[in-house]
Formats: sequence, C-alpha cells, structure tokens
Amino acid sequence: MSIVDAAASVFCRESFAGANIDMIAAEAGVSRQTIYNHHGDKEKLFVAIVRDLTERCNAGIFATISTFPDQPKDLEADLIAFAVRMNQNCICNRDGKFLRKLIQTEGGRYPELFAEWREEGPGRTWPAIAARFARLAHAGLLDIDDPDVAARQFMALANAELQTTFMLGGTPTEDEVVQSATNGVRTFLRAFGKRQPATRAGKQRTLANA
Amino acid sequence: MSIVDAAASVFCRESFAGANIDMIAAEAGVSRQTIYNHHGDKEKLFVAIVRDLTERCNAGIFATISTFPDQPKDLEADLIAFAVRMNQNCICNRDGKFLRKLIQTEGGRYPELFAEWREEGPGRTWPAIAARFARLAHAGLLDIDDPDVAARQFMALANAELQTTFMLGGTPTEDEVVQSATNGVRTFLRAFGKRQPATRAGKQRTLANA
DNA sequence: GACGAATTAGACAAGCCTGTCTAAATTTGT
DNA sequence: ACAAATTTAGACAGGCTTGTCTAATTCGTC
Repeated sequence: MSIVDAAASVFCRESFAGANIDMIAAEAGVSRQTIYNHHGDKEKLFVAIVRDLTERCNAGIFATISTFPDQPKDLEADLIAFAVRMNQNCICNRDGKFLRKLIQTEGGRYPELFAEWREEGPGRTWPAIAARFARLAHAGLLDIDDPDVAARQFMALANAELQTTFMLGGTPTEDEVVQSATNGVRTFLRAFGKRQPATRAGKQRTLANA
Repeated sequence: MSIVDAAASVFCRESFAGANIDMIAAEAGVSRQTIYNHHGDKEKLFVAIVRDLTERCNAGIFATISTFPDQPKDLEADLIAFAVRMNQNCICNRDGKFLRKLIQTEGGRYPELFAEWREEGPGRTWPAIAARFARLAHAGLLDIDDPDVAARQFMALANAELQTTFMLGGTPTEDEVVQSATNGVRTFLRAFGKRQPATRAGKQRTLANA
C-alpha cells in the first residue's frame, strides 16, 4: 500500500492526534524516514492526503453525475440506479468514507483546507446535480419548482435509511443501499413526478418483504 | 462550567487523543487532581461524558416527540414547527452537536458504548416517531405505506439543506433551519399528503426569496 | 471558631511521539 | 559492474502527557 493510502487509513481510524508515524510506516511497508523524506512532517502529510482524497472523490462524483438519466426509459428505475451508483461509487467507497470521516473529525482544525474542499466539492457538485433535475423538469418529466432544493432532497431521500450506519462509520450492505434508494426515489417521485398511471405503483420495500 | 461539560467541549474540539486533562481542568476551572479524584482516568471520564450526553439527548428527543401534532390544525404548519423544534432542541443544540461529533469521531474505538447509545437512542426514537406518523395516517390525514420509512424520510427531508453545515461541525442559523424544514415538509406532504385543494400551496422558499 | 473533607499547586517518574541524524544496505540507471 | 540515489534500521534529544504523590490551602458544617 502506498504511503498516502496507508496514512489515510490510519488518520481515519485513529484521528490526526491519535495517529503516529510508525503506524503509518508499518501499514505502508516503508521506514519512518521515507515518510519524512517524502512529506516533510505529519501535518504536511495530512494536508496532502485530504487534497488527494478531495480530488479523487470529486472526479468520482462528476463521473457518476455524467451517468444521470437525461433521457430515461423508466424514470423510477433509472433514478434508483443512479442513486445506487452515487452511493456505491462516491459515498460508500473507500475514498468517500475516508474523506467524510476526515472532514467530520478534523474539519474544525483546518478551516482553509476544508473551505477549499467545500468550494470544489459541494459548491460544484450540487449545481451539477440540480442542473440535471432542471433538465428533466424542462423535458416535462418532473414537476419541480426549485432544482437546487430538489437535488438536495433527492440525495437526502436516497440516503435516508443509511444515516445511522454512516454516523458510526459503518458501510451499508448493497441490499441496504438499494432499499434506501428505492424507497427514497419512490417518495421523490410521489412528490415531484408527473401524475401518470404507472408512477405510483407498488408498496415500498421493507427489510421484512425485500 | 462543570467538569463533565468542560470535558465534553474539549473532547469534541480536540478528539479523545488530542484532548489533554490540563485543558479540561482549565476550562472547568478546577485543578487536574480534582478530575482524577472524581473520574479516575481519561477513559473513564470520556465514557461518563458519552453516557451523560446520551441520556440528556434522549430525554430531549422524547420530550420533543411528545409535542408531535397528533391533532393538527394546519398540518403543514404544525409539521414544519415540529421539524424545527426537533432540529433546534435535539440536533443543533449543544448536547446534540457534541454527541453527534463524539459518535462520529470515536464511535469506532468504543463499540459497546455506542451500541448502547444505538439501542437507547435510534432504536427507541425512530419507532416513537414512526408511531406518530402511523397515527396521522390512521386518522386519514396522510397516505403512508410504511411509517418507519416515512419517519426516516421526514427527518431526512427536514435536514436536507443542513447536511454540509453539519458535516463541518457548524451550527445553522435559525433561518436556515426553518427554511430546510419548510422545504422538507412541503415535499413530504406532496408525497404523503391527501390530495386536497390547499395542500400543494406556494412555491418553495429559497434564500433568494425567503 | 474549629474540625474534617475536599481542593489545590506543584513536583515527579514513566511513557510515548516527533523529527533529526548517521551509517549501512538496497535499489536504480547506465 | 559501477556509481548515484534512495531506503533502511536504529539511536537520539526534546517535548508533551498521563497518572501519582505530597504538603498546603480552602471549604463546609457544626
């Protein structure tokens, strides 16, 4: 494992103050000195990691946004699949979990660093998602007043059932992700879908009848 | 400030590993020795704090749940007010912020402690909220298939606009809380409200036209 | 005012961690 | 095969933290 990957893992598990360079060196399979040679000191290493994670996560999010169903065949199924992709590729994957944890844990100590993340991440991804929903609304497939609000509510609904798991740093099973996304998208379409015969089909899935 | 309050504040700000007993003593206005006399060691102090916060937060949540609008005059307004109370009294207040941060930051290191929280907290509060929604549905005011899903989605929608702020440990302004709750409840009622003339009133609020 | 309990300041040993240094070993490029 | 660059193990000083100890001080209560 590379130094940066090992450091991300250790910083997340132990927090910045709780991590020590020897753990990172052991996990990366290099000597302590090599880490100092490459990254100067603990804080510089930390900053390098956050930048690295931010960049990779953003790339992943934009890649996933580009799979948004602009011309859906089956709106509900396509939005569910999109929500699942978003979760699996951007939120539940290794980078997503690590970046989230570091932001939550160390956000207060590095205001500029995470302000940077905020501008490059949420500041650019939310409008991108909102624009896709605006396009669907413009195409007459959804009934949306404010696409920014709808975008945030879409993601909130898709993750509604995963909050407790995220809180404790766990990773939901694929089944849980699919179920949360399914229930979330159904509710989203009950709120914003055009009234059509097939739109309000089916009961919501529950663990019991999944 | 009491030792426990000071410790909660310092542990949240610095993380368990980053906190030291002298900071807590200074913030509490007592000597270091007094902390050792009362709480034994750093880890026992930490556990005491989490239990204290869990208990107070749970009490607050149940108190707020008891204000759920079982016989609403104006369903939308009453649900918005409930969502705002939930946010202000349980999630954005001092105890809520502290407990959330400690769970996120140290959850991995104390599995049993936070399993306890999970059983006493989410394990009991979600069913309680779901029961209230089930009652509204039974009274014919909402069209809900699965009250547990609806309860989670209600809270997710009410907080949809506050996620980024929470992530960085910030506290949203009252205006932001009201706006997020308003937009969230409107969407919730578009999805689950009975179709009646007044239910789909008004555009959603945005910072621009708030 | 007096007595017992609690609190305090400060010193202290032991341990851990960071960041540096050195000399040897290994890898790399040619 | 050889030279340069990189990596390594280990030692090291300096600083910080925990938890204990002691003697003095303050507090609560009668």
